[in-house]
Amino acid sequence: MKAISCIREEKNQQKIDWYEQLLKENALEYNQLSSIISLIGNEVRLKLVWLINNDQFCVCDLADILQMSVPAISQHLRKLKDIGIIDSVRIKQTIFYSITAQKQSIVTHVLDLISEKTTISI
Amino acid sequence: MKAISCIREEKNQQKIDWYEQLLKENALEYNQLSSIISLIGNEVRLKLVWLINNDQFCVCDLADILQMSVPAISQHLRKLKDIGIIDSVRIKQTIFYSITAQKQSIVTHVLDLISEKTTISI
DNA sequence: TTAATATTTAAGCAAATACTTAATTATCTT
DNA sequence: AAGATAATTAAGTATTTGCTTAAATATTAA
Repeated sequence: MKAISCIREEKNQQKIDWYEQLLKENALEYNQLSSIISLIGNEVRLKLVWLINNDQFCVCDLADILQMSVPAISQHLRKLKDIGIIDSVRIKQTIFYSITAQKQSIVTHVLDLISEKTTISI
Repeated sequence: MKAISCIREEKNQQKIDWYEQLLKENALEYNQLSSIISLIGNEVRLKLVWLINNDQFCVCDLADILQMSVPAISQHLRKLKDIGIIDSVRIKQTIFYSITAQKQSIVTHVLDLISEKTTISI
């Protein structure tokens, strides 16, 4: 789909090339960040991340809290784990989840938006 | 899917009820925030929001920059507009987009994550 | 080792998503 | 009014997503 879409007088090809270049330089960042954001953007996973960030739960706790099936929750947790947002530790038969140190920062930033929701307009 | 999923000794029903209640009290916030986050979480729309936050573009500019078709971009812009993230103004035949004042805060917060990407680990 | 519990994984399916191409709308210029 | 340009909207389709149910895995305890 290589353009030819703009033929207007005011078209600023230099500006277009500049921004195209800028985005390409940060292609990896946009790709990774959008993966994480879209993953957290799911309402169920947003709640899961908030819960796990606040306390320690097993899958069945989370299923009870969100009133969803255990496999459904487990599959959401898998996605969060695959992308490195959460980690798990087994204690006997029970597996508990936590936010990884690596992703704690972005998680905190995103969750801050929830508390801001009461003060700023989202 | 109303539970019966936890039958373990350690199950803390009070804790489960507490968090279930907390989430229900903020149901609207989670719903709205996840809508916005998942929308921005799309890689193309993340770039569009970043671009529009930085400069003034028409649809064909954006299509050129992202090397996508004009209708594809237009449909992304529609979604961003529907949820109130961007607004548009027509100047002659050309329509320009901008971040709405109402959503500027959340947009800034999300875009900050991109710049942090270079300093913190996302 | 056998039964029970906690969790995950797999298979299947309905709904949502993001493109494509074609048609439509709106504006400008002559 | 007619032709050209900018953008949107619509219809169609392939892919992705998020659940369901059923089966598999792992651990514990008798």
